[in-house]
Amino acid sequence: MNFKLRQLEAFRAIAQTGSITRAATVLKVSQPAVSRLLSDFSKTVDFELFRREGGNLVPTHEAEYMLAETTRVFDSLNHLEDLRHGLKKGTVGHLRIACLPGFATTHLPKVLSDFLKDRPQVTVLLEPDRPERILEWIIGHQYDCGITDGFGGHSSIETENISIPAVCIMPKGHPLTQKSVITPADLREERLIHSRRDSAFYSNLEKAFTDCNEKINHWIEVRQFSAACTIVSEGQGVSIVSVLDAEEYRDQGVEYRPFEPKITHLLSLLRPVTAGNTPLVQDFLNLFTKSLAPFLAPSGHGDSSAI
Amino acid sequence: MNFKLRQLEAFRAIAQTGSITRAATVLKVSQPAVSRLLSDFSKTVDFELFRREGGNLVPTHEAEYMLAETTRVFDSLNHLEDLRHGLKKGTVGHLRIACLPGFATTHLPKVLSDFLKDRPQVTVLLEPDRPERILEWIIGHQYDCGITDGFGGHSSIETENISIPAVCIMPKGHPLTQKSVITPADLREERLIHSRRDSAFYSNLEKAFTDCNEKINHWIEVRQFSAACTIVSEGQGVSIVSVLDAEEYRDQGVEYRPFEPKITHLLSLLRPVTAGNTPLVQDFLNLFTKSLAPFLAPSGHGDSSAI
DNA sequence: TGTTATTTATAATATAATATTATATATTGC
DNA sequence: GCAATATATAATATTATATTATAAATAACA
Repeated sequence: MNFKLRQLEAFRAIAQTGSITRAATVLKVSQPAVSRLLSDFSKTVDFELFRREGGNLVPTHEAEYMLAETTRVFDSLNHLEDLRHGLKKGTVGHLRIACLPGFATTHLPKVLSDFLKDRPQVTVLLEPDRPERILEWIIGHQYDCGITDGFGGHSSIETENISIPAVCIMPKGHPLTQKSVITPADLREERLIHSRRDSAFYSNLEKAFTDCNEKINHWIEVRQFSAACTIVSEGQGVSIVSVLDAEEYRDQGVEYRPFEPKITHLLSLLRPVTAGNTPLVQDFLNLFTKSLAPFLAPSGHGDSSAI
Repeated sequence: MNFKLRQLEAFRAIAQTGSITRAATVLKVSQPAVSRLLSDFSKTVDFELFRREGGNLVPTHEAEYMLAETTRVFDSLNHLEDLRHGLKKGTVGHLRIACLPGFATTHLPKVLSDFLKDRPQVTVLLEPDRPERILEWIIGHQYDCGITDGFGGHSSIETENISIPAVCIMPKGHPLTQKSVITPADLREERLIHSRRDSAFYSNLEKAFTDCNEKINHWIEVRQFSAACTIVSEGQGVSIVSVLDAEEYRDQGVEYRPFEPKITHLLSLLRPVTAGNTPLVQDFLNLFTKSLAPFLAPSGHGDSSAI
């Protein structure tokens, strides 16, 4: 037994209009077409559907039951179409983001809450992990996009690299806050908190010092910028970190100033190369990129969101 | 935008089997047919539905959403088919019965409860009214069947007449209970409760007395047999009533005996002549007719359900 | 890597569903 | 019963869906 959608449409239209001719008008087809659809439908359901009453076709008792359920069929089809539309527009869906642990707490939460504000039917999974795992997961399609740093590229991953300026952070009221720009020479007597020596960012930092004929005054080595920020916020040491993290700690006892020579932290946005138009992912990455704009200006203290 | 059921079927089968070839096997069509269905469906939804992973087609994120809703479409179609089947078999539906007030409380309730026992998805509307109204309602399709008495027939009503034997009822322990058959002569000294003089049944009764050269000893005239039964159950008078009513009052202080010469009460089962196979109505009327069988035997005290 | 086996897409075409127009038949309203 | 209207049927066109045959793409593997 197999109902044809077209027959159900005709059945409904006839019941609603009370006549085959009027149903044909509603369905925008000829009267014989509807006559035929009803006749075929009648044959498959195998009981009387309408009786003549005055000039009208009145659904039988059985037909009334069928109509109620038929309505549900069309409702579910309409839902399907609404869903399709939402998915196409990116207003419905699920976004799986893999990121470095640092981003799970820094900057990204603000962007995400902004993103979800206009998208009540979108859900998000945010998974922080090590860079190598992020790559694996993107390639294996476990995640829709990734946020990592200094990524070299991969044939099945689409990458966008963004250079985030690094700044010097210091405890609030520290003597260095007198200066508007910090250089390696200024840090000669300061105990420096810096990233791990095997990181790309550390290489940049070391080169900056070397170029100025200065040497880093090693004190504490951390994996995440946020750790450096926390220590500085306790009033201990200074550090060179991404302006994103510096900004995050600005109202927690940390001040920051531009660092010269300019060095940057390379942020990488990743997504699988399949690139089947997934506007949800695209929209999110666009918003994320846009959110970085205020920090990319080579000058300024990054106080875009302050008084 | 118009989804084709066939495309949805193919979409689902591909998602379930992970391959177009296997989906074709499941759907029992050739592989190119499914390939084409998916291609067309893809075009209408306008985003990627599957990606290749190993040897398998894996639904995209968006496709997963679509699948969930697609399942609902098929569920509703299955419901519709189940409903159709139930309506066809008479296990689902609504039965509207119009009957004389007497039947609403006598005999019919037992039959109905029996009928509904096996049919949990059937509902009933029982409307007692005057005979003329019952006819109108049957003709106007407000009701699916009617139970009345002595109906002459009508071109748009299908009628089945059943003669129900009449019996003589008397209070428990009454001297007449000594007799195994009651005749008009036995009632010469008894105060008789009988139906209205304009009823067909009264004519039969009167003829029975006349044929025996007896006269009715008028006492009370009632509209319904049940009224006569009630009065007798209070210990007053005797009456000639349908065995159905007599049986109903058997455990309420009423006894009954066959009446000779035999007279009958003509019960009429009605339904609209449209006769679109409505098994629900047919089944009910069949059961009702069957329920009368024990009372139709010309002999016996009607004690089929007693010790 | 090539090479083979398997899967999917495309092309040409047949069949079934669904539409059309023209017209016969049934129903309704006097 | 007759005119007006509604529905069914017939002949036929169009579209959806199927087929077979075959090319192209992908996976499996020495």
